[in-house]
Amino acid sequence: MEALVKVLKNHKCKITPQRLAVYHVLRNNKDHPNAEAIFKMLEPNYPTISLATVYKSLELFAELGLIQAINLGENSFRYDPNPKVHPHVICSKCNKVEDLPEEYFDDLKAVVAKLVNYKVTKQHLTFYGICSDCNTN
Amino acid sequence: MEALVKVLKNHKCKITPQRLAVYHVLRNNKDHPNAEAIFKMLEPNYPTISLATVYKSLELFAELGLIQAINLGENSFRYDPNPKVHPHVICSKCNKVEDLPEEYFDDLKAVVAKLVNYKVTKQHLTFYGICSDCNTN
DNA sequence: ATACGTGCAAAGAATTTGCAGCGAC
DNA sequence: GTCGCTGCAAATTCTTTGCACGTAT
Repeated sequence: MEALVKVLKNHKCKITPQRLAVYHVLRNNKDHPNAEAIFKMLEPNYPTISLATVYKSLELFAELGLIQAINLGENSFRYDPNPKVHPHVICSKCNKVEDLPEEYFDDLKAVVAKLVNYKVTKQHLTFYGICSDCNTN
Repeated sequence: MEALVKVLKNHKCKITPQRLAVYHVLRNNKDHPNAEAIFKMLEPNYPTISLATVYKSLELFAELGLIQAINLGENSFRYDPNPKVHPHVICSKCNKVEDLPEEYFDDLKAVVAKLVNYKVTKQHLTFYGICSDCNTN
């Protein structure tokens, strides 16, 4: 609840019901929703909120390092309440996105740096497969 | 030159100057261009070609397994003359995209499968950094 | 000769922007 | 009271589609 308020205050951004709502919906959701999905989740309680406001809020939070926008090769961005870049697995059947711990993949940057002589700063790792739920059904 | 002609014939698709041109421009380019860039490269020699034709050709080639569309989190798709999914490094300064050999990253699927109990089928690995050219300048 | 492909312009989808009025400070 | 924020609608950007005409087979 309160990291958001603190950070907004520090940056002299107003604390509005819409911003609180967008942040909390994302926080309490494990699916890595896109802007449209967040908008739909908010509509029942905030019938006048607009999609533009959702986008503006998400953009602000990403700038402030509170969340991150992720691109999984779909047509729209998904949003992740964890601002740290980390690997994801996406189920090709139900489209659920799960997080993976970074530490298993830390040595890859060095492998790449050696292969191509780049100063590697970031890695985006996305795995696709069938989750255990979808696999048994 | 000729894998294209053979595959088009096999699928009873017409061999048009536009299709040949789109394919060759992509083949002879190392930057992993997007549709707009391909269109611009073609314009001098094909002043009447349209962007829609470029898109339609690229879509056809991708369906036929001749090339692949890749999404690196930018606003537009890039196209890769290599149809096999493989890792990429992108230079954050000059936006050049280079290929990486898959074999160094083959064991990752098993790591993920163990971590989350997915049947992992595909991995999209993209690394970001500064290339040696940009680093020295 | 007969589809199929081209190229224009218009449609679509996701996201961004302009701006008048409102509300947090 | 001020100025940033909201929410509407319009603009933008990338991509796709519809359709009349041209062209590869």
